[in-house]
Amino acid sequence: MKTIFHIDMDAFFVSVEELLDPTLKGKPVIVGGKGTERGVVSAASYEARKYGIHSAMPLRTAQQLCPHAIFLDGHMHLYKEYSDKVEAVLRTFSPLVDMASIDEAYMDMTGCERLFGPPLQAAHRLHQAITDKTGLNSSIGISTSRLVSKIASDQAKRNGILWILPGTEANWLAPLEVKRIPGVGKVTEKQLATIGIKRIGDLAQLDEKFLMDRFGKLGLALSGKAHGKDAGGWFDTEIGSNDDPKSISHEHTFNEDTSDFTTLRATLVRLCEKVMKRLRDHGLHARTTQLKLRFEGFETITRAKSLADPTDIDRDIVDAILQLFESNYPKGRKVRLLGVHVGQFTTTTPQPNLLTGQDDHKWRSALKAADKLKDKFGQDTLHLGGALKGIYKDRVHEAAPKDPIRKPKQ
DNA sequence: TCTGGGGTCCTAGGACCC
DNA sequence: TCTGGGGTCCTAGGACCC
Repeated sequence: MKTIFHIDMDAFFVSVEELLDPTLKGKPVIVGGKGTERGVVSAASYEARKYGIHSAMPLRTAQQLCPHAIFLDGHMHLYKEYSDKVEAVLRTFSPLVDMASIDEAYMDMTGCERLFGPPLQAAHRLHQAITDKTGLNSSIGISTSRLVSKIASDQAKRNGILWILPGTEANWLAPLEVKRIPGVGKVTEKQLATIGIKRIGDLAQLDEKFLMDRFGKLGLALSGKAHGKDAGGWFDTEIGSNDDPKSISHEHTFNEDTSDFTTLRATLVRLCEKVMKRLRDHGLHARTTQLKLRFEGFETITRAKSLADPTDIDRDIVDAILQLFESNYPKGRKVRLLGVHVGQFTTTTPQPNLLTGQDDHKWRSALKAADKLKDKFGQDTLHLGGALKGIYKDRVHEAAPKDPIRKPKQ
């Protein structure tokens, strides 16, 4: 029998902002951008939530609901620092830690009784340690599975601890709405509602085979989850086996839709550079690359291409992406968003290309030097020559200083 | 109320091979 | 000549999470 903790930071981004500026406390604060901009709410203070504001809501909507709210751009690097601090505290309690996102983690606390006492006592000590070391509030769920602990930490909000005793999981879950189950969103919730399933208890009554026939793999997982088990998907994976990413991507939404070819090309090059820098930081090579185009009106397409050999060199991906772009972009059509995505990773060093006789070695050492500069002075330090003209143009003609992709580093 | 950015996983069709 | 069935890779799209 395992003892799993799920730790979830309370209003994380907003709470970090309050540490920086204590006068924000008790006020309606929204992190995500200005209330007049394109974008959505990343985090809302509890005061702001009283107005019906929640994460993923368009900023413009939030501003209508609460015109006097304080809108902040946010400081991602700072949130990451605090996230690392939290992780460090967790690791003083158990080596088996999975950061599931920037503000939540799973811990395997099985067998830690001798060190920290029974689960509830250990949780209180952990909770206090997080507050002492970071000044931040959190909520903790405890149970025998990741799934139940996750739902429990949600019910424990805010700044609380909830322990679901072994053997009582299904009973405790039964009265909760199905949308409490991670993986059940709007669509699945609606589909379940059409067959009269509203609560987790209703789901638990259903035959596993029935759910499987109706919802495929998702149905099978749902059946297990309704009984409090880590059934299928990543819930089933061991805590502490956090490996390399499976994909890396960057995308950019323009503050105003544009059909300017130079701007579009330059943006793509810069997105490629950011993606490849991170790929090299992980020591990985990518085999597939994908272009994402979102047009005026939100219609979105993706176009992918698999390369003959995995690569970690900017030029290879830039070539592929620009080729995809030029053969799929209807000239003149207004673009809302561009995205670059790489996947199918390998860690092996690719063979030198004997057929074309090209020597990647020079490129690689040049990129290495460039990466070092970027680490020191920021991503905007260096760009492929071809992008420069476009970036320059972009800066001169568009007077939107907030576009994060061309926001100069301080 | 006009919809960010970074991810994961699943499905489904077509190509291609045996 | 009017057509099987499996396996795998590739691609496009979508649900979902924070």
